[in-house]
Amino acid sequence: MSTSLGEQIIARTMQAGLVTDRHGNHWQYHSRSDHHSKTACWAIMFDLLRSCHLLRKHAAEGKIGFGINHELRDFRVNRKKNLDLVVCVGQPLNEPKSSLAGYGAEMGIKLTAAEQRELDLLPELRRGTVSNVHLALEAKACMTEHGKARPRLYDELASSFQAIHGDTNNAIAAAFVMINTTEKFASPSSRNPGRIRKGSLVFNAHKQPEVALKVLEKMMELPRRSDEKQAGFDAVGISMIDCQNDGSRITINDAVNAQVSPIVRYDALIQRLAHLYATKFSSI
DNA sequence: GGGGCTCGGGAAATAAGAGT
DNA sequence: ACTCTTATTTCCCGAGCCCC
Repeated sequence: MSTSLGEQIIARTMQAGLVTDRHGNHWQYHSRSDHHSKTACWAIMFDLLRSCHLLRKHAAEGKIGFGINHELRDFRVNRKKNLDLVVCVGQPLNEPKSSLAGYGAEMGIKLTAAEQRELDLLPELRRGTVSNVHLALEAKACMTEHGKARPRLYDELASSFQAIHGDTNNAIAAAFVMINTTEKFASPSSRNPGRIRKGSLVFNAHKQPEVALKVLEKMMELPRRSDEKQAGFDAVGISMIDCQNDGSRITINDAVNAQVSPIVRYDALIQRLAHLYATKFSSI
């Protein structure tokens, strides 16, 4: 199997600026939209299918489905929580736009010709109905105001692995966090209200790479577990991304990514999830 | 002035209502 | 019954504000 493609797909798709606000402005990233997290989930699901033979087998046999914004119920505290991405057992929905490929097209996911060919060769994975969860992933982004976002990011992620394990004991719990590494960022809404005129964007300044690394540091404090008896995430992935949100190029920041611990890089997230899936669900 | 708590803006999703 | 419009709900995360 080749190396992962997801980060490039995320950057390329976001760069297209597919979010339109109520003033008619097009944004590459908008905090009030969930397009970026859906894009990330799609890319991760694609990479997982590419990387895990058992997942492909289960998909081909129609044993599993995927879900985006899937509701989980934590029985211990009886609260519900929506997870960004889940892989679950169950009846696939039989709708035209319900395959991973169809969903990606609908979302405007930007693939290269080579990636599209790979997607075409994969077995069809369909959106599934609510059922036994095998794997659940929560995706978060931190694009600006890094310092202020840290406590909230941490709390939201910490509550999500609890919800995953509260719903299904042996489900794989994962987190993916995108952190912006540019020194300026055009923030939609209050900092840039109304219709944007050309050249009139207001930018937030970031002290980089310090602020991005501070968020990384906080994310490294998230509980991670190596076996089911412990509490924590089974896998965490962090991607450093360059996004000024002004229409300019969006890229993966390899220099800052190199400062991320190898165990939480995007590639490691995929590898770890693929491995966990293969070992945990070999007998279904 | 740096760090962190928390409120609420606003897009998307969903539900409800209205018209054909 | 089906489509189109409008109201309601959900939920993500930016940033105001308070504290040290």
